[in-house]
Amino acid sequence: MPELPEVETIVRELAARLPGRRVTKVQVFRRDALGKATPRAFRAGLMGRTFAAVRRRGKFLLFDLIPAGHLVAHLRMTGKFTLSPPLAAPDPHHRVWLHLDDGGILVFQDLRCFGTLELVERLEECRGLARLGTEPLSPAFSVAWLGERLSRSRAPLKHWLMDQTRIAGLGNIYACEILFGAGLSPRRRADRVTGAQTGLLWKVVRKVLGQAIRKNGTTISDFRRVDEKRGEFQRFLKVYGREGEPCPACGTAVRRIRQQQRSTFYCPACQA
DNA sequence: AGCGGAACCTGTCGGC
DNA sequence: TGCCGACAGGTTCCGC
Repeated sequence: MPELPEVETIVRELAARLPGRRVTKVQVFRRDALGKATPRAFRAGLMGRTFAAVRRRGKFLLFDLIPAGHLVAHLRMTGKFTLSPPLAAPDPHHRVWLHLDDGGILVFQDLRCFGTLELVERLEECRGLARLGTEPLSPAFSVAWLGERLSRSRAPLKHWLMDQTRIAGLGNIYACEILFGAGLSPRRRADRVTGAQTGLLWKVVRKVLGQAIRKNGTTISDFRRVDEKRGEFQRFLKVYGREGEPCPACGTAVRRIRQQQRSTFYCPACQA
């Protein structure tokens, strides 16, 4: 479900409301979300701690705690965080409730139970985080960096863009949209992207992510913001989910293929 | 290095 | 109506 722009949207909304709130009670309705940790250890680690900040790294949400520790969350396909007034009973997909000292509840819900919540004392302990590559909106993501890394891989571009160890945060939707914007085939080998194309690809990565963040992400089926509102970027998708529809640039029917078990949408005329 | 396949789990949708 | 397969915004692990 959520890629970088959706996670960024959630993080900004939580960052506006969560810092300063203290955890007064922890309820775990389904322990899958906690990985190998026991609900007891999870509860003990969170009780009485105060949220200092909420940040994003790739598709991970990082909640910094006072006096120490971090809650590291990944929404995977269907995870959601919402801030709710007191509730009588959990909804069927609610997995964890963190009761706050203002009476509200930070709700973690996840239909498919792929999402994870991990409590660590130091961020270095988190394996998923350690593997992440460059943040595409940071200064470290430069045309030179991109060109150098592309030249070392023979992977198809779609696969290359979605590999979190290279660029952190792109998923299926934005990889498709970025390749369309750059006029590059999803099957093009990374090391066969020219210098000029690398410059354009770099620009498009930042442009597409920036626009998507401004539109509060993409809601295809069930992504929701902290207040349950939807993102708006789906109205601006050019190829994703549009198999058979005319390409907005040339009118050719958008095609769908499978790559790495995932659907890829592209215009066979505009993308080479 | 890179690919295909399966697994994690639940729900929806389209076809017959 | 009912069943069945395909598919879903992600990641990881295994074998070739």
